[in-house]
Amino acid sequence: MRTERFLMGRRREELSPDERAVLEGAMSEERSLPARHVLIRAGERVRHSTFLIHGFICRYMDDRDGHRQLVGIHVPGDFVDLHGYPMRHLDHDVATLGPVTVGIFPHDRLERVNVDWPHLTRMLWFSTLLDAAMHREWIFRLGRLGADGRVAHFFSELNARLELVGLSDGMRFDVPIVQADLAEACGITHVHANRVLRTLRERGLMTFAAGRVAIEDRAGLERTAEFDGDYLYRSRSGEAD
Amino acid sequence: MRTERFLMGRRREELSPDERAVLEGAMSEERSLPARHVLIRAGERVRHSTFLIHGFICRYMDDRDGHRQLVGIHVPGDFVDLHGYPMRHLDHDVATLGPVTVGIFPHDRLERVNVDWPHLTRMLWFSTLLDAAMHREWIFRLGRLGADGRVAHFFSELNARLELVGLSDGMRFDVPIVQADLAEACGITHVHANRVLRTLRERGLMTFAAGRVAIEDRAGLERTAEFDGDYLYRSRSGEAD
DNA sequence: CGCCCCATTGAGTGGTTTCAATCGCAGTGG
DNA sequence: CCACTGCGATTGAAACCACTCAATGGGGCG
Repeated sequence: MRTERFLMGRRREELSPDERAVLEGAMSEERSLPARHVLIRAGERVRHSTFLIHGFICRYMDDRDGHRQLVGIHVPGDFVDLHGYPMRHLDHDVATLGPVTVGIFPHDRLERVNVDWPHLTRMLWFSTLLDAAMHREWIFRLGRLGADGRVAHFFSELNARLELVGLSDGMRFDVPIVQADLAEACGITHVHANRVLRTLRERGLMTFAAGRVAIEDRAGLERTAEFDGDYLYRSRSGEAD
Repeated sequence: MRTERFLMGRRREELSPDERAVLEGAMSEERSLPARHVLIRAGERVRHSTFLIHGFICRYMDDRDGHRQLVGIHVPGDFVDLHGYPMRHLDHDVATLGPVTVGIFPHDRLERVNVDWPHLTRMLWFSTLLDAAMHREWIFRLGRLGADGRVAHFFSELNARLELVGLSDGMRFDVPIVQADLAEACGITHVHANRVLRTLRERGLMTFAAGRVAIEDRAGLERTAEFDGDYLYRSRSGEAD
């Protein structure tokens, strides 16, 4: 099952075995892509959606000077651009961070799911709304937090999300980004990102080096981030489903 | 038709007369609410969704000190919390700005739409994804623009959206907010919002006073905002459908 | 070895915040 | 009719956070 991690830790328990099989069957092929590879450009007509099996993918928009703003980051189990199915084209670019494996879901197959499987459709809809909830939290992060809080929030969210899909033990995980990517996600310069990381290290909250995050004081980090993971819509039971 | 403005200027032409009637029929009642009234608190179980017929509504989240961050603003024709249907509860509060009229859509009726009207369901899904696209643009606004650009962007977006539903002529419109609200949307202090408005006025771009926006130089304002309305997914034909 | 990417640090600048005070105006009650 | 009140708008001054510009160092790789 390539879609094993879909909605893992959220409400995947609501999917019947039939629905899970239908979803898996809607995937036409699997692809491997290298790091730093652009999958989709804003405005292109899209005819399939991309499910992330392994690796990390980001979405971003450029400003007038070509500076990037990340608007989302995806971890295994995420549908990266399912919104391309109802929307037909995207308002942002999509690119890999490290090397990835993705599943391709042609929109004509999703169309059949839409017609024949209303409940599964609602779960797919739900998954796109999770992205919207994370967008809102990013708005909060950028609008209300200082640089320390933003970076702490970024890593707190990533930790919680990776925990849901079994890729973080809650204290350490790998993510193939550099300080400049972090800066682009947090709306700060890469120079300042570096200083913030030092501050967080000196405060004994976390370290980040060579793509490896080690959280020393999760409660403290999440306090700095004003992080509350409710917006991730985790199922009551815990991380597994 | 209370839902007359739903998807107006976007892809409403795709809705058949039957579908429009079904949507209208899914509304159980109409309500009028006063200004500055909280409709929904984060975390509450929601059993209906709210369609905005007249007036303005905002969504927001509070930080630790109780300071607000607006994460969205809604204009007539918007489904304010349709995402509450697949999600069951919201991750943010919802409140009116000025006095409003809303339509109530019980989730059990939406459930019937979901099962029996797949294409209409996809259009409803699409409308929630428009919110997500606006969220992304707000992330860009906060992450990459300075205070002048953020305020210019806020008003440029509002102008474009109100134009789509016939509530702006492209140069002037009314919106029942004060400078403090603007500040909460743009992630700046209300003191600075005041200074930014003066700057925009002195540069001959726009004025805002007593809930009335007058755009003097739309191209200049949108340049300051780095605004490009493609993310609003306007239909090719223009504002009407 | 030399190059490039990434990380790191310093110094100076500037945009935004904070704190504080004032002003206009509309609503209220004496 | 007018003082009183409260909210929103406005302005000044000082402090601070983050940015810009600039330079250096480390590590991987051809």
